[in-house]
Amino acid sequence: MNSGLSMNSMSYMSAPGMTGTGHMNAHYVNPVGVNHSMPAGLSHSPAGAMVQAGPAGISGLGAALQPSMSAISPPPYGNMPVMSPIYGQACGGIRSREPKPYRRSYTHAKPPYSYISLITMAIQQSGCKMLTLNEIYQWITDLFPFYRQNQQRWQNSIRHSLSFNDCFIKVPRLPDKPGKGSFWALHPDSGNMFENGCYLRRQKRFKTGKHPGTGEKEAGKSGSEGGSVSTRSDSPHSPPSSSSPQSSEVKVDLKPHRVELMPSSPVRVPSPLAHTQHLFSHQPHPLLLHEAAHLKPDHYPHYPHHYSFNHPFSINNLMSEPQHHKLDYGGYGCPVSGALVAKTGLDPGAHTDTSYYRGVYTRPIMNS
DNA sequence: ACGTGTTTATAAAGAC
DNA sequence: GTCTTTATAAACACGT
Repeated sequence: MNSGLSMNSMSYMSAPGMTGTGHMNAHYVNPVGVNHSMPAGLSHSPAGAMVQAGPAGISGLGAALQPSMSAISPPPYGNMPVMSPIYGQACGGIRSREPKPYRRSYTHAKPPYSYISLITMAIQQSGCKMLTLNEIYQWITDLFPFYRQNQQRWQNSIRHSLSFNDCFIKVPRLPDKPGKGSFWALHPDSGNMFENGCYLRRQKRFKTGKHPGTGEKEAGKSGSEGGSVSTRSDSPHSPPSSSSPQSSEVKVDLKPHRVELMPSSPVRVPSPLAHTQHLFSHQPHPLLLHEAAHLKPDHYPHYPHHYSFNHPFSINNLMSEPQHHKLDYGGYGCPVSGALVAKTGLDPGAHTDTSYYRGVYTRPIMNS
């Protein structure tokens, strides 16, 4: 496998669309006029401040990233732009980018990432490590022009991926924070899905422990098996163990990938997740600082966020900002998005293209 | 009405 | 060749 490695040689790295400098110095623009309106959740987020922190926002973002993300190993595909704080309204990010004219006319080929990896990247780059569906859409469209087309098609796939894959967990909004849709986060134990560097296809699909016997897809996530990556025991083709009725006593939906936060009531922490608590202890997730206020972290101490894979091709590294670690991919330098620049006014050079895709690339190994 | 979320089905490609 | 993973489509339910 390691097909991912071969992606390093993807031609798009040196695609024509790339600026000579190999940096993200093209104005990022939103050709489709991505609606930057703030998703509901954000509006009440106190954080405008946080994002406004401009520079802080950047560094803050870095801080928000896993240590490993800042650590750095060269991103395989050129640096992926780091998500601007504007994403992740949950954290109070503000999204207000002035639309700039789209200047590129190059063809937008499909990025070499699976929807799952795109979702993972989006979530991981959000300060709170959780995004709403709409934010995920926006992150993707902002970064990959390709996805500015046929939105109905891929968005349906995104929704399907979120629901279907156990690696994504749904975090409900709090009553006092109305808005459409829940937040989506990564399952705490799904962190190494792309450890092998292949973003198109995981080695194994992350599956929460499922209890065949009980039919409970998840409670299983429990403990020991929690986060276990199992070869599909419940592939879409194989009959699900059954839709198990939720235990009436628990406040946490133990279904495979859904975590229900019941703000007002204590939740029973699924053991599988519980064992990850220590992770939170030494690196409080932004969510805990911001959204947390609403989500009551106390009730959800195990919130996902510890993706500490340092593999050179790990998704984290792919998203790492490190200009100083930039390799000669001839490509994307600073990941700091133009969006951020626009938003914070930090515009480093007035030439920042958040869009990863600035040229045509050919798919690596996996030819389609 | 529309967005979101779930589920089922099918096809294709990748991995073993 | 078989199994797994991903992509896509579509139907449906539900909430805003």
